[in-house]
Amino acid sequence: MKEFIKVMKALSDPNRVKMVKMLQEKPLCVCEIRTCLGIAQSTASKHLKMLEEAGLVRSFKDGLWVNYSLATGKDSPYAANLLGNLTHWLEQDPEILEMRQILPQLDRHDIVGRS
Amino acid sequence: MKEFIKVMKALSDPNRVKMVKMLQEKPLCVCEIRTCLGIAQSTASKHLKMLEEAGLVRSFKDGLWVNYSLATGKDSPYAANLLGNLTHWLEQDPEILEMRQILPQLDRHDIVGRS
DNA sequence: GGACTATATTCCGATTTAGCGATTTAAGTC
DNA sequence: GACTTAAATCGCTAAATCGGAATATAGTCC
Repeated sequence: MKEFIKVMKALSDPNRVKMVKMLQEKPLCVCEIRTCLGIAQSTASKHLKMLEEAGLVRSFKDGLWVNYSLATGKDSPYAANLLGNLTHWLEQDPEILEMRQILPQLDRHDIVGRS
Repeated sequence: MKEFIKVMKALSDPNRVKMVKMLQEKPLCVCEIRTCLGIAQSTASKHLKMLEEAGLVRSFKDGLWVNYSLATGKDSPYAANLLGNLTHWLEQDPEILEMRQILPQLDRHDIVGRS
């Protein structure tokens, strides 16, 4: 039950859902994610931690950066299922479409508001 | 997005998940649900309203009672999918098993703590 | 009508959550 | 070593959420 609740809670915030949809495109570092969403770095980091603990994303260091990508789902059947459905869910959502427009313009080497 | 979030939020509370699992057995009235979960009537009513607004359950009056049952899911593809998965998810969860033991002993005409 | 009952709604305290700024940690460069 | 940078963590505030008691509403029965 706790595991299930964790996944549901993780996906019950718009910014976290956007993060998952964002990572469907490609792995991203925290500063790219936070810039795309227009939120503080600490906030983005906290959200990503929650997603990771729910088994929805995973992270690996690349030098100074931490790259986040979608999890395989093998840690949690609930996460696996939701991740699968989210590949087609919300594809036409206005907020997601807008986010997808901003995304390709971002370059991690060129983030202004750094941190 | 809002519709998706509503479904996720509705299913991110253990008592509400239990309600859904409970209603998989048969339609139930508020007093049966609240007794089975051991929560106040107002609390149960509030939870059920949230589930209903997410398209997960529906209600119909039967005289003085209000019976709740699982929704068909045709209002929301997200609700439909989650309801489908929840027919097999958490079947062996300790909390659900315990709830399933209490459930058949309840009779709406014989609830002590009434309201 | 009045008494009773199941549910819904309102109100209020306690807890949780989202957000930010400041600080700390970890890794890279010099 | 000192400096820089990306990310994590801490401290805090505002808002949302969960819970129950009290009240309001709606239906039944006399």
